[in-house]
Amino acid sequence: MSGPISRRVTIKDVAEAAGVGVATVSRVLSGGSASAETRERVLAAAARLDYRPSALGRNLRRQRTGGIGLLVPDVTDTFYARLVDGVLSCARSYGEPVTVGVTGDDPEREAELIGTLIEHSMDRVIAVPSGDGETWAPALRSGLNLVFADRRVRADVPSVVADDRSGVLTAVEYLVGLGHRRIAFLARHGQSQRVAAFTGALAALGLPADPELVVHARASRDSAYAAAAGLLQHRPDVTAVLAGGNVLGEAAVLAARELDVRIPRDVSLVMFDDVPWAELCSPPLTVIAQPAQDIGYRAAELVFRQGRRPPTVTLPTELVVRASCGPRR
Amino acid sequence: MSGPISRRVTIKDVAEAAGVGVATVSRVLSGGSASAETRERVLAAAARLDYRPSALGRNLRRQRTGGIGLLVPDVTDTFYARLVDGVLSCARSYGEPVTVGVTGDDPEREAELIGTLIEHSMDRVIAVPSGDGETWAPALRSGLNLVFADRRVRADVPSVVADDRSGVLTAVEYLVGLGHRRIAFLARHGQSQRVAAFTGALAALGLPADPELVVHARASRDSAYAAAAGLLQHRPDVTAVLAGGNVLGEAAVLAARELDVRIPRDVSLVMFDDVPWAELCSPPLTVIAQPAQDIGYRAAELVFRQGRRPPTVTLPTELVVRASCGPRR
DNA sequence: ACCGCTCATGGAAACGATTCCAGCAGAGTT
DNA sequence: AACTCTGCTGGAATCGTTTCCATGAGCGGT
Repeated sequence: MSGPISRRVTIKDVAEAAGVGVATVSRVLSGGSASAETRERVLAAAARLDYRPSALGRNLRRQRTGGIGLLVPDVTDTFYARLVDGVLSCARSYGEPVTVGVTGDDPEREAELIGTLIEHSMDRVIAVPSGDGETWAPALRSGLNLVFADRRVRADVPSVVADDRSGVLTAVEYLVGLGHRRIAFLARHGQSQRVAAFTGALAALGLPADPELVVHARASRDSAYAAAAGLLQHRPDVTAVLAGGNVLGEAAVLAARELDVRIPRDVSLVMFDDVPWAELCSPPLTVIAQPAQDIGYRAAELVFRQGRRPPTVTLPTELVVRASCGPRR
Repeated sequence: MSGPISRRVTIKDVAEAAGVGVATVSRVLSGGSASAETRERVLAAAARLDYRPSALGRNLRRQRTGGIGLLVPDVTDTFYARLVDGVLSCARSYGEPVTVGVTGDDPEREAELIGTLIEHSMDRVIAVPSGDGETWAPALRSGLNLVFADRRVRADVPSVVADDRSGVLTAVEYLVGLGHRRIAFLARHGQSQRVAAFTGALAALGLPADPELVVHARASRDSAYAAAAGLLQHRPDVTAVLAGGNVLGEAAVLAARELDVRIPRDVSLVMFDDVPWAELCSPPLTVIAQPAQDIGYRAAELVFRQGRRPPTVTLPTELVVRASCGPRR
């Protein structure tokens, strides 16, 4: 056959082989009008040469990269991994490649990645925003087609999020129904939505608000553990804990075990996000399931169909009762 | 300031603003030679206009996309998620974007993705290959710079893998030391390396080979569960199970629970891959830890430094003993 | 028979960068 | 003083595609 490394087959080669002009080849291949005979000749030539149009040339001309950019805090976190999977599976049906970046929940790193994105003329981006969304202002001004997932931090950007309010409310109602009065919320920094939902739920159910019962941690496992251990140690009066995410839940289980606090005898635990290990855990964890994959998929749909877009899509959550909650001790 | 959507700033604008030619701007920005005064003028103009070179233009000219492609079977699997994280973190230090694709362990889907990759002129690719590697032949011929991770299926492609042989051997030795004689291996299709290591280890330790004791499953959770349940049900004589991956291990735990087989009383379990939930599981799982993130990182290093490359990098595994193994019942 | 309309077609411009090449100025050498 | 050498500089070609526009053929209507 050909040598070990062969020059790329270009549209010019196809045109020559088919005995037509390059313009005609381009038209045929992108579904423009052409006579049946010409079309056949071009198609045959393209197939014979195994021609693949260069995305580079096309994108330069079209002034946009087909693919989409995806920024998440951490692919290692099962929740975001599923979100990524959702985006990928939607993008696949459009045949578009997805460029993934990890922000580590750090606005500075996020800004850096945004820079790379626009350098590559990515005009479609899905992101789990890290900070207050201010980082995105310049990109937005340059006409970027952006969708936020999981968090809603700007009113001018369409967002796909889980229904935090109802999720938190259901969980708190459930715990209150079991007799709990002092319920703590283990939150990651930036989960203002959920914190607000939490204090709102407490108020709605006539429980006293104690600002010290919402504990904040950074996104890392270490920080989560420290927060959970601190809470469990210094507030023996809390009888139930709501963890704002799966790493926080994991940390709570680990800390409880270390401090010899029994779940659910000593303290009840509800965790945000249903991950596979929630069922394997001892005890199996009661969770607020979020449609992580769906969030990604819907966000991708939004970014593709860029017609008039609803400002926010809210997806339902579901309380999955297992064995990590008991009556107030 | 400017309007809501502003035209992109090109090298031509910078040249004009600095009163020099485009060639000079390009040289200054890519570190070529220029007089100190010119350099300063150009840099100032570029900064003032907030100029960012278009990767599209550059790549078209250079005939290659800077970024790297990454193909994994499933981002939802913690092991691959960590591998992806490793690649991403290495790529970040080079400032290169990473395009991720999910193959679902399906050679056909893989071939499709390879097509997309070369369409986008990605000349650097890291992949966890799905089939026998035959899919890659055409891409390789076109001069693709490819590195395999986690699996080694072609001798002509540099690969980064965990030390399966020693990992399996250590685990089998450990189980045999506990008195086990009938040990089964739950394998995913395509894990021929590990299966070979397993039968090799049995032979080395003088145990009889029973081909029915290696059970195969596809990559899905359902298939894994079916395989695990089948094994546990039909072979009550096996006293220990080695699971070839974390989804297989998860399936084994679930199936055992369902069938009321106690771990480790009735059957001992060792799982490949140390995932966060292994410790949270009941009982905590003894695992063969693989340096997933490192595998990704090293693979990325290899694909960047494309100097003379060692054919295979083998990374060590470690047996982490927890509580899922006991003496033979 | 002529006009005008539609339609297929190919040449050429454009996208934004890199890089070859030639020109030119200034310094150093004989 | 002429010549060479070095080093900076800008014009122009190039990468592979899409798309604008002009051309020409075919054809139906009056």
